[in-house]
Amino acid sequence: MEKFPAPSFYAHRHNHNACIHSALNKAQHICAKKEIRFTRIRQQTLELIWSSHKPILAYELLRTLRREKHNAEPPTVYRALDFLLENQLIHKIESLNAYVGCHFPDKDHISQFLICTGCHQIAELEDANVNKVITRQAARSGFQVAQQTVEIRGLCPTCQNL
Amino acid sequence: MEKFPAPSFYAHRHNHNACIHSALNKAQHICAKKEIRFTRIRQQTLELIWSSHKPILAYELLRTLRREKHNAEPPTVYRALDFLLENQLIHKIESLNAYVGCHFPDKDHISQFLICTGCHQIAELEDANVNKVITRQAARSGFQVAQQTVEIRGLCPTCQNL
DNA sequence: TGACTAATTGTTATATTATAACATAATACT
DNA sequence: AGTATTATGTTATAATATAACAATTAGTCA
Ligand SMILES: [Zn+2]
Ligand SMILES: [Zn+2]
Ligand SMILES: [Zn+2]
Ligand SMILES: [Zn+2]
Repeated sequence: MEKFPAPSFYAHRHNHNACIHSALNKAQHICAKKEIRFTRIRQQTLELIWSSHKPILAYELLRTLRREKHNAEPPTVYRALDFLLENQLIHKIESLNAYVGCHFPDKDHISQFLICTGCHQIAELEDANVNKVITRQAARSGFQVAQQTVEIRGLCPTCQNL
Repeated sequence: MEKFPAPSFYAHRHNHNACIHSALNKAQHICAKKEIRFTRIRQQTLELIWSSHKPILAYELLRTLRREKHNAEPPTVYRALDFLLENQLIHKIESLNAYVGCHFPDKDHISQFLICTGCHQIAELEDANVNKVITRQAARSGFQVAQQTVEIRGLCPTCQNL
């Protein structure tokens, strides 16, 4: 495997419009395939979540959504979030009560999050080793793993040099 | 290492008073050593948190605390929680917004939590392998780890057989 | 097409989790 | 005792999330 920083931490220099469009396109296809409805509100919400690689709070989302959709209320946002979460188009960062776009929406996966406390950006890893060790060590306690929350705080490559 | 379930999952059959007293005693000593004040409110709060191996919500804590302390208000609880968290006497389970007693308060440690979705009990692991793999895989992205949240949901040995 | 059904969104209210701000009290230090 | 520091009391409010029911929209099919 390559030893370059995960793509997300290139965010300073990359063409982020490509990220957004790619995410929306993938979502479009996934929903079509699953025959579920990727409505306007859901699209707008996903697009806002992808507006950066930083996790976004539900009420930030609401404030922004209201610029286009004057009558938006909390349930509007939470329903869209629920839909996007259920379909693995986004993830919730539990330790921040915030939401980020999923980098592998077309793939069943177990991910880990690197959260930079410098620039507040997030990278999503999908590391088989981490998953394997967790599952194995839990099994040593006789525990059967169903789901994992792995959120790692620290400094991204860029922020280490600041 | 032994391959028995972690102590916490013995909760059905164990002498839980021993857990409570041990936790309070350790806390007492740790606070004395650090020359920080283990006040009545902090003791009561820690004792309530240790009343089971299930994570407890801040407002549950408040309701219970009020039985002894009629004028308790949210800041009372949150201040006690802050103190206990800062001194590693308890942990917050981020995915539940709930709090559990720490099993290794006298030791600097990085822990992982096994959360049983059957009986809602929690076990705290302090597994060097998990920590090591996470740190190593993060480093492959150039990421410097400062802190970890690892919360694993699934079924404990007992609940697998129900 | 138009009636029927299911899914989505609108709307109001409220529950739950957590903190701000300032007053008072208890403790530690000289 | 007098002062500084830490802890607690008290009131208000911020931030996160859901319940409940009404209205609308989209899909189904006679
Ligand atoms: Zn991007
Ligand atoms: Zn950074
Ligand atoms: Zn611990
Ligand atoms: Zn169990």
